[in-house]
Amino acid sequence: MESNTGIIENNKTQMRRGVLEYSILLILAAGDEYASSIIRKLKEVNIIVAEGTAYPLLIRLKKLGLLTYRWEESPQGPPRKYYMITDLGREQLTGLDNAWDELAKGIETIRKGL
Amino acid sequence: MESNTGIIENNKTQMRRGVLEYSILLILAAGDEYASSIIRKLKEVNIIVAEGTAYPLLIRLKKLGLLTYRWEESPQGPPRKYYMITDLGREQLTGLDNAWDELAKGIETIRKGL
DNA sequence: TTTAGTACCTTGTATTGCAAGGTATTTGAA
DNA sequence: TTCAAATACCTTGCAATACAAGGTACTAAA
Repeated sequence: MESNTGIIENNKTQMRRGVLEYSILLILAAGDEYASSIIRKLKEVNIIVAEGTAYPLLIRLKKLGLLTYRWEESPQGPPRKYYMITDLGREQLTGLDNAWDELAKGIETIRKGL
Repeated sequence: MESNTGIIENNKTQMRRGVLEYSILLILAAGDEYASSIIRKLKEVNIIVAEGTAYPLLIRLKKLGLLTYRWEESPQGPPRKYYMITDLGREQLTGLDNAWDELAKGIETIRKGL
C-alpha cells in the first residue's frame, strides 16, 4: 500500500543530499577512514548513501584538495583507500559548521512562526 | 580574489536545497502566502531561493496535492496567487518534521565524534 | 507615455544522487 | 583445485532539480 510514502522518502533523500559533503568531512576530521567504512558510519546515523554517490563524491573532494588518501592493506579482502582530511579541508569544514548552524537556526525560526 | 569561498558557497546552496520543500510547507502551514512573499520570508532567515527555483517548486507541490491556490487582487500591481496548504500537505509536513529532526540528530552525533 | 515597482512564469544548462553493472582480492568450504 | 561469499574499489547512464537569464503583464506615478 504505502500510499504517499514516496513524497516523504523523496524529501528525506533531498535533505540528506545537502549534508553529504559536510558529514563526510566531519567523519574524516575525527580520523582517517576508507569509503566503505564511511558509508557504514553514515548509515548508523540514518544518513544513507549509495556507493554510486559516495565514491564520486570522495573523488571530487580529493580533486578540490580537501582530502588526500593512502593505500593500506586489509586484514581481510582487497586493500583499502584511506582518506585523510587536508588543512584546506579543515578550513572549509569550519565554514560548513557555520553554514549548518545558520540553516538549523533558520528552520527553527520558521518552525516557531517566523 | 575570493580564493576558495566558492566551495563553501556551493555547499551552503547544497544544504539549502534539501530543505526547500520543507521550509515552504512550514511557512504555508502558518498562513497563506503568495510566491514573492514566500521568497522574501525565506531570505529573511538566510534561506535564499531564486525565482526560477521557487515557481517550479510550488507548481510541483500543487501537482502532488500538497498545496492549492486562489487568486487575489493586490493593493498595488498585478494579482497575487495565494498558496494554501492542503490536508495532505499537513500530513506530509509531519513526516518532514520527523525527517528534519532525524537529520539534525544524525549531524549532532557525527559532530560529537560518532 | 514612459518608468519603476511588483508579480507571474519558462527555457536551457549544469550538477549530482543513485541504480545497476563491473573488476579485483581474500578466505574458506567442497 | 575450484567455487562461493565477503569485501572493496569504481563507472555509466538516467533522472531530478536549482538557477541564471529572459520574458510577459498589471498598476501607479512622474
